[in-house]
Amino acid sequence: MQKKINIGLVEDQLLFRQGMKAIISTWSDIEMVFESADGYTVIDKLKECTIIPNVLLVDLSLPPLGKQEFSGVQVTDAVQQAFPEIKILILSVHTDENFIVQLIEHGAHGYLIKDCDPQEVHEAILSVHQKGSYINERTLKALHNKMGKKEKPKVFGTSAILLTKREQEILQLICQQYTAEEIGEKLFISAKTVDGHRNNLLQKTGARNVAGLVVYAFKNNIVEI
Amino acid sequence: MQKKINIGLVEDQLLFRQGMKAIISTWSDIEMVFESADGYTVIDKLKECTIIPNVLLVDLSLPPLGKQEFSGVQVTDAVQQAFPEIKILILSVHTDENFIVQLIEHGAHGYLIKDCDPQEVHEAILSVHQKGSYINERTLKALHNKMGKKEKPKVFGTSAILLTKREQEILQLICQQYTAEEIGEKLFISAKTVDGHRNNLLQKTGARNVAGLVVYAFKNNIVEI
DNA sequence: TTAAAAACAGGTATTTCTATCTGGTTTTTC
DNA sequence: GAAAAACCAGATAGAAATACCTGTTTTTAA
Repeated sequence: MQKKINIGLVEDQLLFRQGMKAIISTWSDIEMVFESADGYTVIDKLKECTIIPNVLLVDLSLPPLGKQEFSGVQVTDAVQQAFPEIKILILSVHTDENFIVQLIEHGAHGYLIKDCDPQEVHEAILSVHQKGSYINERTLKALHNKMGKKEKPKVFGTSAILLTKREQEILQLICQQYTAEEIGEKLFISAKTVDGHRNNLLQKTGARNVAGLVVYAFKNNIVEI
Repeated sequence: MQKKINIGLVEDQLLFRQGMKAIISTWSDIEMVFESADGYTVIDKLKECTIIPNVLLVDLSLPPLGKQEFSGVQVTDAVQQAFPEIKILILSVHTDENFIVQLIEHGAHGYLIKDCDPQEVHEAILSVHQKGSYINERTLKALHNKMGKKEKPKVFGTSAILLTKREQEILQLICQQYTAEEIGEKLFISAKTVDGHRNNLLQKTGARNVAGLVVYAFKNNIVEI
């Protein structure tokens, strides 16, 4: 008899999580050994885990505004860095090509749209575990479309962009149109410090200016639309 | 023995739908007799249905951009009109109070946030069916808060028409992190002219700075994510 | 065909942002 | 307990954005 594939589920919606558990429980070759409701504590939880999952299903839902949570992108980054042996399978409602490509570039091993057949999830898990990746027709098309176009793999693909909580906080306030001085007042720090954080943000994200920062925030779900 | 409660599920995400089915199948007093992947055909399907569900679980997910699909609100309206005897229980990821109030005002009988316990769904179905409504603490609070207040703020999406083509063009370039000078070079106009357009944009959108302009552009789909 | 709106262009002044330094303190991590 | 990372804060300087003006030309629409 073959060994079961151990999987984990990172999903903030309890209902969906429970539903997925119910579906997964019907698959005899897969066992769920880990679950997390938010991305922020995933790494910590994984470290305490006795059975490290082979595959991690990560939901890409938007985190509630104001809370300093990791987005799906950042979870991918963080898990990849801490547990490079874990394969990451993204579950998302986004059909947007930019989104898909971005995730794949960030090291995700597969991308599934939530509006898919449970059987496809099963296949994807097997494929990711055995072959190391799962690229379906839709994802492949997205990759092809985007690969031919632009050049910039630069900061995205290589270095893990992990914004600190403070940086995310300041980025959110920047998106709310506050100036450095105002942000300083809000956070009880010097405007100069805010300047410093913003410069780090520009550095980390590769943005040229605040416009770029806001775009980054949207694309990485650090702020809600 | 008591009669089972017949319920229907309107949910575009197949995975979630399957998961919910799995959860519902464990409840002996509830039977799923109807399901639909989109709101557009719900009414037609219901008319062909031999067993009309007592309760309809309606997902409030955002329809894909560009497609003119029914939203949860519109499904609520339509079902209420065609089948006034059906109780409607909304399932949503939105915790925003405006959203909740809007749905209740449109005739929904209950509102559940997706991040809730399956047991709560069970209770809600029973409550909606027996008592005609299910208002939990959170929903009630939202109702109270909003009842005393004013009308909702502005609705996005329509105001984009106020921008001229040139302004939209410049807004897009701003989102692409170009400076006024660079935009001027691209469009073969003076940087000063770009300044003027940008000032008009700030004026029209009510933004304070480029960050606000980018946020506006995203919210009004002037740029893609 | 006018009148209005949009697009164009410039001046001046101020504020904010961006780049590059420096160095200190606190917190996290091993 | 030491090292690393994050956080804090300042100086300086230049680039860019913002605010408030002034116009002219072109396009659009009544």
